[in-house]
Amino acid sequence: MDDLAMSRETPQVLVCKTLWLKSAQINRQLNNSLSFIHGIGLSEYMVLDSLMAVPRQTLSRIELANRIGRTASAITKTLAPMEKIGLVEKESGARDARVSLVKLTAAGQRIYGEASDSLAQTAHTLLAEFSDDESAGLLQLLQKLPA
Amino acid sequence: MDDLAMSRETPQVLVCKTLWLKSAQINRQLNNSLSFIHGIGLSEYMVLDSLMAVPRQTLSRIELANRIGRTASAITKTLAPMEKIGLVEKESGARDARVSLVKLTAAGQRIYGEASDSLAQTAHTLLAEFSDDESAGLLQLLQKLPA
DNA sequence: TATTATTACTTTACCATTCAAGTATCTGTT
DNA sequence: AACAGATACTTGAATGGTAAAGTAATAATA
Repeated sequence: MDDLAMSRETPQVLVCKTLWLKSAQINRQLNNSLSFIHGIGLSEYMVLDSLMAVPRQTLSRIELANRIGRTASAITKTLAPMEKIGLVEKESGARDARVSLVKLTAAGQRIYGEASDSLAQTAHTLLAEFSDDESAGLLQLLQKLPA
Repeated sequence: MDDLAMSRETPQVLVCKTLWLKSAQINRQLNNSLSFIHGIGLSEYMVLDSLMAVPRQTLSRIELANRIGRTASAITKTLAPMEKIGLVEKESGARDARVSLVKLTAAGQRIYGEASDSLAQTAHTLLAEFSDDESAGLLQLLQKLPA
């Protein structure tokens, strides 16, 4: 707590530090409840979520990457086991031969529904101390953060 | 966007999803600016930061782990290269022979000072769209998140 | 049309982290 | 004093991410 350190402790810096600290702990808990019960992590959940949100439940890999804020490389690696256990499947028939479309399967939809219940419950527990206004306010501020 | 998906999209769930999305992107940028210029990541910075904040700049490894919200294992692995390049050193003389105290070196303090400048600048840029009130509000809400 | 650049990936090597198991030391109870 | 936990680590295997380099297909340009 010397002067040098104090001088940098702007709200902006504190937001970054606190975000780093808290997000890790929240993500850990979310991951635990999802993986323990449903065998998927948050990333896999977000893939399912992105596909659910879209007509025909089909997206290209970079579209997926953009939506969940990860690199194309991460998507490749996340999708491999998901295909293997049949949560998603390759959809052929893209006009552009470079793109490989990913489609949600019936099994994927089922797991998504189940996992959504767990997620909702865990999220609710984690934010138990927050009023609805606070949750809404936090959401709004988080959304304002840069991509 | 079907009904099933809509019904789960409570503010709590949205907060968790958005936190997951944004925190990864913020952390990536923070890590990049720290590591490119100073050769340390955010975790290493947070270790230095924790040590700076404490009298004698000395902490045990679990104290460190608790402060930065990581496991003891992570601390062990983070600290190894930091010792090697002389940012921290082992301090002998704990009354309890199990604990191994970590002490900030002069080099560590110097790097901390330099890295703090970068961090402050990057943090400021990332939150450029935020008013001071918004930053303060976000900080307060983040701090309220469970440990 | 040939060539160059861009895009959509995949692969490789690496890094940060976790969990589970192992070791050494300390503390509390009989 | 001895033994049964608890505590403070360290180690090893696995996970989930990155960045950088490679490949194939498309788009833009000379």
